[in-house]
Amino acid sequence: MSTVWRTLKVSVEELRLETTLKCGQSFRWKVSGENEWSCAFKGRLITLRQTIATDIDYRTYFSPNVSSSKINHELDKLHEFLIDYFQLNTVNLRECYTKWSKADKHFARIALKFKGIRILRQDPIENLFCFICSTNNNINRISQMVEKLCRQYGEKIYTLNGEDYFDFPILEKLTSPNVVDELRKLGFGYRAKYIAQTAKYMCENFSDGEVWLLSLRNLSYKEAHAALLKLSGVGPKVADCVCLMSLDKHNAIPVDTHVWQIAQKEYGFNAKIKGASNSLTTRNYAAVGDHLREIFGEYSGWAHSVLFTSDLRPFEDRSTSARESNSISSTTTMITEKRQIKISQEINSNIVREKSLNNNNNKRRRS
DNA sequence: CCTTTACCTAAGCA
DNA sequence: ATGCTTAGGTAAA
Repeated sequence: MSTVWRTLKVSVEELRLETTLKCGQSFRWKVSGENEWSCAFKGRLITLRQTIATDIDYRTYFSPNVSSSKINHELDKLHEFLIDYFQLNTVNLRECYTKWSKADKHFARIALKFKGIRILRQDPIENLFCFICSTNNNINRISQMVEKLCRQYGEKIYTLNGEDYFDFPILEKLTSPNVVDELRKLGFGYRAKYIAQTAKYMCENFSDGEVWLLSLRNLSYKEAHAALLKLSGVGPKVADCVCLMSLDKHNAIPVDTHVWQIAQKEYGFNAKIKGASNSLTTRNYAAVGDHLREIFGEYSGWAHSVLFTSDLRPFEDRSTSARESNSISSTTTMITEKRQIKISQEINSNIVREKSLNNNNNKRRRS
């Protein structure tokens, strides 16, 4: 194995990996080291790290006999991929945060604690099937299910530190007649059927299902959303996730239980004030989306994602003492996660120093 | 339109 | 320990 780090030259304000990779947009990035995440895409394992407040490094892995020109070429391609994946040339997040903070008090209140949360530009196939898995489910189990899906039907790409990394499977693999049974055995529950039916539908109705899905990028938000609703296991919320996270519909707003809670708590969507019923009906779903689009404008889906993340349990604004009393966890992965969050909080408040990464300073920090 | 119910499963909690 | 609830919803009635 030979590998070198390159730099992406992006500040934490533009992109903070800890939240962006782990806030439930993508379910395949794994913690592979201190402040470091890895994931396989299209035949290549990618590792990212965010060590100090100023930049992000990336690397990938080659067999020993690969020429340096080939390595350079691949790294150039990887750089392009990352720029596209994080939409770094398209969206200036700092400007967005400024605008959104002016437009909305609640956003302004959480903005400083949740900097650098970007919407990824994901592969639509991966995005679609992951969110079919997401229904009535939690992020932890979704990630486990996606891992199983990749292990079962995806190509093994690389082994890093004893951990195997798989590509997301190609669509054809999911059309095999025994997919339902296999996924059932793997614990997918009723989602097994949705996955099989959607894969089948896409392959039977279009000459190339993947190309068809990708082509929805060229349609309007409304058209793309309507097209997705025909897929089995895809309702309004999942369709909006796919629109926002892989089809370039920047003002698509998935209204899930979290967003509905936020809408009731922060934006007056409760039965008494707005005459809304207190459940997430079709009408309320549309009303919340319209309301947030009204406030945040062109990239309202991105703003929504910051609101959503601020409401997630692992990122909640809990006090240090609450967090520590909670950290009697026994598994190493959980300790890694918590350590990750702590380090990221330091990065986020710009107080990080090389030495503070290496000690176990538990002092209270304020931002 | 709105409301209700069933649907798989595993982790968290009492 | 066994039972109950919850977790990024969707489909059918």
